[in-house]
Order: sequence, then C-alpha cells, then structure tokens
Amino acid sequence: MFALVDCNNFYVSCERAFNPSLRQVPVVVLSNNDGCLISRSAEAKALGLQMGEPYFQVKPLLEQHQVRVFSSNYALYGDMSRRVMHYLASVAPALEIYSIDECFLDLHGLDRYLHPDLATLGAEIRTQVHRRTKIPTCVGIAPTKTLAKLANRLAKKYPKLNGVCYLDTEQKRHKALALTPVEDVWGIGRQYADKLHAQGIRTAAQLAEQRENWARKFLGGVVGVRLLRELQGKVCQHLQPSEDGTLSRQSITYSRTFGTPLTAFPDVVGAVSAFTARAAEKLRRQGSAVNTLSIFLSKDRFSVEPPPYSFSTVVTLPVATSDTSELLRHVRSALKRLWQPDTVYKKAGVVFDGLETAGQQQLNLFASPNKGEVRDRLMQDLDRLNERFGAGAVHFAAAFVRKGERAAWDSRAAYQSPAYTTDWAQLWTIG
DNA sequence: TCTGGGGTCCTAGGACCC
DNA sequence: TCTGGGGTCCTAGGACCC
Repeated sequence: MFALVDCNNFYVSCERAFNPSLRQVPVVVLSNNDGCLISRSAEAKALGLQMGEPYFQVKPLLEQHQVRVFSSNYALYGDMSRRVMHYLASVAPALEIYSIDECFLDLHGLDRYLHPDLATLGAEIRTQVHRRTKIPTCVGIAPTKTLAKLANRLAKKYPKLNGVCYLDTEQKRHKALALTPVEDVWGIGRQYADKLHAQGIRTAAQLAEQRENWARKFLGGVVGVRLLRELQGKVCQHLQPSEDGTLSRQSITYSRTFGTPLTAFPDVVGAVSAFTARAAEKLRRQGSAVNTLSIFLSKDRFSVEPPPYSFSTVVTLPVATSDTSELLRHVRSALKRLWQPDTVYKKAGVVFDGLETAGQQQLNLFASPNKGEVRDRLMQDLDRLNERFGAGAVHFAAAFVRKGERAAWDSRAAYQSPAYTTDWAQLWTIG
C-alpha cells in the first residue's frame, strides 16, 4: 500500500499558519513577479478564481471581495515543507518527497504489524501534521501510487471522508474509478483528455477497461500502459525514496521574468550572473557538480511578433564544476554570443544539466589539484556566510547591487509576508 | 504597465559507425 | 557500381506534473 499525503492549498495555509486574521476569509498567493494566482483558499475558489489566472485580470474582482493577496515567499514555504516532511519521515520506513507539498509513503509491512486499519493511521497523520505546523492535509491510501493520488483527490472532495480515503477493497477501487472524471487522473492532461473525450471515455473506470495496446497507441506508449495498469491496481511505479529527507535533482534551473524589461548588455549580464550564483548555491547544497549549462534570453512571449521568443546556447564543460566564478566566466561569453542589439529582453535563465556527484568528477590531468581545493573551500565559506547573514551578503562583482537598492532585474513582489521562520530580523512576534 | 517557475520521462529522427 | 541492416549516441520536442 502507498499513502499520498497532500497539503491543502499549501502556500495559503503557510500564510495562515502565522496570521490568524487570514482564517475563514478569501486568500490568494501570487507567482513570481506577482504574475499569476498559484494558491487559493477555499473561499477564493468559491469566488470563481482559477489556478494560473493573471493577477492583473482579476484584480478588480479581488478588490471587490476584499481578497487578501500575497506575493510568494519561498523562504517561508520551503521551511514549512521541511517541517512537514521531517514529521512524515518518522511515520513510515520510506518516503518519497514528490513536491514541496506532497509526499508518498511506503506502507508495506505497516498494514500487517502496526496498524490493522490504515485509515486510522491516515487520520493520525492529519492530526499530527496539523498540531505541529498548522497545515491541513488530506491522505489517500491505495495499492498503487496512481490510485493513491486518485484516493487523495476524493478525500479532498468529499467532506464525509474527513480527509482520508482508503481503497482497501476491489469494490472501493471500482467505486472510486467510477466517481473520477478521466481528466482528473494523474497523467491525463489537456491533450489526452480531449482525445479520450472524443472517443467517449469520460471516467477513470472507462479508461481502466481499455486494452494495453490501445493505451500504447493513444496515450504515449509505455507511459500509457503503465497508467492503465496502475489504475487496475498493478504496481508499475515504485517509491523513489528521498534520501535523508531532501529532494535531489537531475537538473537545476534558475530563471526569472525581469521586473522591468532590459535593453542594456551590462544589466542582462548582471541578472544572469545573479541567477547563476543562486543556481550554483543550489548545486552545492545537493553536493553536485555540473558539466552542461544552458543559458537563455527571452523576449516578450505575448508580443504580436512571430516566434521564436527565446534564444539559448549550450556550454559543455571539459570537467564538471560547482565553482561560481568558473561558471560566471562561461556565462559571460555565452551571453556575448546570444546578445542581439536593439532587443527588449523580458526574461532570462540558466539551466544546469548533467549533474555529477561532487568530488567524483572525471579526472582532469592538467588541472592542479591544489587550486581545486582552495576554490572548494572558498565556495564553502561563501555559502556559510550567505546562510548566516542572508542571501546576497557576499557575492561576486558581476552580480553586484548596492545594499538596499533594487537591481534593474529584480522581480516585483509587492505583497510579501515576513520570513517568519528563517530570518531573525523577521521573527514572528506575538503582540 | 501588468499574463510564473521548476521539474520528469519518453519518442522520433538525424548523424555516425560497422 | 550499388546496396542492407544494425547499433549507438545525441538532440529537439511533446506530454505531463506541481
């Protein structure tokens, strides 16, 4: 059996955890640059506000209903997520952190020895997570990950279930499939949903009755076959345990829309250098080194001009590195290649691919080992200082911004709550 | 004025080699 | 002259997820 624990409206719930005046009223959280709605309280959903809607389009409606609006505050959400996951890691022998607000638990064994009724365990998880973090959750328990997802959705949708849905019998599995529209199945997006509707398939139950060859043909090959089997209760997707309770990535991206569009080369270099420095911090935090980096610059994707809106270039390094200064050198020369004069840029980013375990990189016969060690120590000190004194306390000249000033590329974030849990200066006060 | 950001997996097709 | 079949590696792009 697998359990899926999913936090309800996670970002809104994080804001509410520290601000009781937000309870029972409509609340939304905006994406980076205050662009779109990415988290909505139940009250906000009831007003008809949709996931991903552009903020500027719904602003009048938000004001009319006095919806409380927040810019996203990832320092807070990341820290709250760690607290939730830390507790969940104590519940089951193995867990897979699927996203910032979702976690799969492997319950094999538990069902037999510890908890004769797993629904009781699900209820206990909800109680404990809420007691420790004030974050509400729902729990779906089922024989496969896809069915656990489906069960979780039912737990959210039907209040009678008290936030826990346990598919322990064939009868319940059938009923759950029949109650689920096919477009709500994990792995069925817009394209496939349209295709399925055109063939008269409207529920997960109907989908589960199809033949494997049909799935192979119409649902993306082996992916579709696995989806079908998982709905039928046959395990195809195993738990991918998150070692030491953290998430380790195969690629790392840092990209941002600029607060104001940029036209000057030095501004763009400054922006991408700052992004590279942040991505390199993430890289070192997970103990990796990178051998392939892509750099991209984007124009206005909503412009009437024909595409392409985005231009990228790839740099393959002879030896993987996690050294910010080395990465910055490559980024600067890549930008010179990409740069087109008289162009308005709205967004840029870096992608690190081909991640290797740091220290186990292919040997470079020509590099002096001492130099590498000195750089590693420098990077460690840099990360420690920034952790202690706040991001950007120490940084590279290319990404320099005078203290207290906004960089030309800074995103808008007009409605940010304090970093209650991660910054001494912004500590939560009871008054 | 304003419409996010960060991931994963899979497939098809080209280049190249034997 | 004219031709087959297989294998590998890489990249671009599609589809999905939160």
